[in-house]
Amino acid sequence: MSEEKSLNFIEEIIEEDLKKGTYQHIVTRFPPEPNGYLHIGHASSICLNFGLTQKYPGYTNLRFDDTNPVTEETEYVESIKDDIKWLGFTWKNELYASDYFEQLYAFAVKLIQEGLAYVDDSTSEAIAEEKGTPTSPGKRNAYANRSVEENLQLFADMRDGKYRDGEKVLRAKIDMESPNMLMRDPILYRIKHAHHHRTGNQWCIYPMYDFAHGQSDSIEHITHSICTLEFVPHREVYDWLIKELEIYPSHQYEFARRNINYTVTSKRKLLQLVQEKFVAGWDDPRMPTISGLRRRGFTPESIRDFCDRIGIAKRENLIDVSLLEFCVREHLNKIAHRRMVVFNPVKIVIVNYPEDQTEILFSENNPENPDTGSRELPFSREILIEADDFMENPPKKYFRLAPGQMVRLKSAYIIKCEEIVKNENNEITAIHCSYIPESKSGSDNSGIHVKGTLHWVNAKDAVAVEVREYDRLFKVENPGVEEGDFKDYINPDSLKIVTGYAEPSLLKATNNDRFQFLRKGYYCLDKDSGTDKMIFNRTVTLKDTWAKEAKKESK
RNA sequence: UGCCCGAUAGUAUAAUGGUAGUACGACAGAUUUUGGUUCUGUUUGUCUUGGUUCGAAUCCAGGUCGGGCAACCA
Repeated sequence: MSEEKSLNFIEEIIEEDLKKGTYQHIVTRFPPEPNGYLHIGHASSICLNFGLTQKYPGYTNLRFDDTNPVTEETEYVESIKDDIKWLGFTWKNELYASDYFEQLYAFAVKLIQEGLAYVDDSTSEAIAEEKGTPTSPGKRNAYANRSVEENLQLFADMRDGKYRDGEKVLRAKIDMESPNMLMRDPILYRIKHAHHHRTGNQWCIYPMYDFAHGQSDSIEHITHSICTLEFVPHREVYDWLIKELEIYPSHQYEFARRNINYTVTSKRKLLQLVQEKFVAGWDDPRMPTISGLRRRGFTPESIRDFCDRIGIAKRENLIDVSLLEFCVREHLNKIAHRRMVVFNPVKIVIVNYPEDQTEILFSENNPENPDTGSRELPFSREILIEADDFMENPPKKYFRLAPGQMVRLKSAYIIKCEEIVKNENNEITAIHCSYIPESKSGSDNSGIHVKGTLHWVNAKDAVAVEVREYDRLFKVENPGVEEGDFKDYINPDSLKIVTGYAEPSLLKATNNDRFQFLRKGYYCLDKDSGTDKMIFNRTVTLKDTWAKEAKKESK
């Protein structure tokens, strides 16, 4: 049915490996450090890693890269698991780099025995100094000449807590003159007398990324270890360690991190936004975190579709957030039930409608899917419409209500504007209209055709709700690369709180419902809602071609 | 004055020596009881200079531009 989608470069590598018989099945892993919440960039990596093993035989592990006890917390572990599950993926094994601490220690001992690692007593300043610069080679110090026996003893003492933080490190003995800075005798272990979220106080030495990641991959027999481009220079260390340790040869492949405009996706920056209260928390609906997007009303389907559409490659990128918006609109259009909510009301009095009468009308829940049925709408003499939907002196091509003009009220009647009622300040207080009884939706035999259809609510039954309208968090496309502090570019108007007047059926809304407020956008109930007050988040607006047209006119 | 990546419409991504395509956007039109949706059409691109070749986005060489590398972070 659908024609074959072309492969990305990693899929090509995998198909080649499978064809050659290098592997019968593949193993990938998603390796977050539990030091923050997952964001949309991680979603890309999750979709890639888990997607690969859905497409090809194999499985994906979830492995927490928890080798730095001072930044990591169990709270983050839980949120990460929740987010992956919510996105719709299932891992084969839940693993932790900290599970391998004993094994990793044994690897280090082996390296020492081979004469490929040594304990260095230098200060971090001295080590940095001796490392040289990208353009000049480094110089090995005298500690590198220690005997195997001495190194073994010293390393054991490090583990036993005989030294303070920073007193000693274990280094690999590779090549201080390598053009690759990372190969200049990289640090393998450092001393940290700190509490670890899983191993507690069992350890006071912790492996560095370079000594933990590749080795963990190897222990798990990861076939394709996929990471982002900034790790390219680490690959040489990764391969060196696997070779010298003579362990399972996992391979690292790198792709470009996905960046999205008008936001930041760096855990450090996101943490600042939270800590300095620029947002209400990690799950603030303006945040690009998975939990923020979830609260905002995004669906897992739409996020997966987005990741799919942007694909993966090796060049830098800045993806337009409008593509994400397109994806969520497309999905929500199919599943969201329609409701009518008036935000900035003006009262309509239907002068020829009986004063004490209320009739029940019906409106479809979703025209895209007739199976979803319809809901009841009370209708009577006084209703509310959007103030924007009326103009005393309308421009050309204005299809809404204006003096003498006719419009249809969605799922109700055609009305005609007869008279504007104003107060002493010349403000409109009500609009008097007449209605055409024969034009009732579903049984219209009036023969009248109008251009405009408006949403409305019955004044008597309207329910006031709070609506939170979100805009982009930053004023500039790429706040991360702008001069100065990225927080200087925060959009002060990223949250607007307004009151909406909703049709009564919205009272039945629950947390998992998604709604389209007719002619407005997509909304969902926020967790801050209480029994006394309903709060809705605007996920995204509807496309508004009239707004664009009107803007053009005014120029 | 090093090493390593990368460069295809506005954005993202294909074409793997043989017609530069797709999606989003933009523009125009049709449909529509949402100025939504849907449908149709149009628009715009291979960083540069050479070379190899019947033929180059693709291979080679030089250049330009962008990014990364000198945490006891990951």
